Amino acid sequence: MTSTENHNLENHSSQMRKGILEFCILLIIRTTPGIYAPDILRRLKDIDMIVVEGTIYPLLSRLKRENILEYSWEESMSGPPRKLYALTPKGKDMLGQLVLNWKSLSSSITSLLRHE
Amino acid sequence: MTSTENHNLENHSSQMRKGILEFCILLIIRTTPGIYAPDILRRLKDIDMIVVEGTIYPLLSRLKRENILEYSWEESMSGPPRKLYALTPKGKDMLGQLVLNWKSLSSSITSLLRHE
DNA sequence: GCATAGTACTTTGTATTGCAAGGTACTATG
DNA sequence: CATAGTACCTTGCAATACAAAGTACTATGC
Repeated sequence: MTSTENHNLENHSSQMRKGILEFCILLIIRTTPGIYAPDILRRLKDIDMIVVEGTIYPLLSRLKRENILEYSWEESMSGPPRKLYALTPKGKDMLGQLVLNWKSLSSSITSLLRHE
Repeated sequence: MTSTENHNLENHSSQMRKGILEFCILLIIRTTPGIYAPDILRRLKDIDMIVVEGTIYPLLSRLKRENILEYSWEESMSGPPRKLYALTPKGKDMLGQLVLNWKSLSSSITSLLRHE
């Protein structure tokens, strides 16, 4: 495999994630309110979504700025304080809508897959 | 609803599509080899994926350049000639991989949704 | 007290993607 | 020849994900 082809494959894999990433993060936070960034990264890794800090921190900041997420501080025994994230009411509404979008998209793709 | 909030909603809806778009286009072409761009746009619209020309033409060109798609020309009675797209063998391999990725992602999200 | 390592969060620069808007070129119609 | 319809392409912009480097807090070893 050439380095170009390798780059293409990585590129396509990462493209598949785009947009879905934010959706997954919101789902994880809804499932586990009070979670902090490193644990979100671990949960994403568990579902084969490798994401790095430089991706997730600006995303969490933006969602906070947009009043979709809120956080509280927690002192840590082993390092700097942690930001514990939870959905705001607006975030819950938005996630509800995203879930509907996901189900619609997922069902359309399933129907395209039926032609395999 | 303020214009800012409206912008956010549109933004989030469009983000949900990112990356999935290429996957859907490849699925559509596999289902209907010899399809041309305006018909791909119509099929995307049918599954609630509104996409514009300025998005799809550069994407198709890139996939051609990467040897994932190929096309042949067809004369048209009612305008300029059309590019009829089909998957190359490499494109079929890649789509097969993307389908596996999709199934894995989809099953992970389904499991996150179970906590609703 | 001070250097080191580990943890948590942040910032900067770059590449890629999708979109809006506008452009080129072909055909049919009046 | 002008207009409308169709098909394809290009340009400039905003948003996202990443790599890499930076800041700041705590615990440990000396």
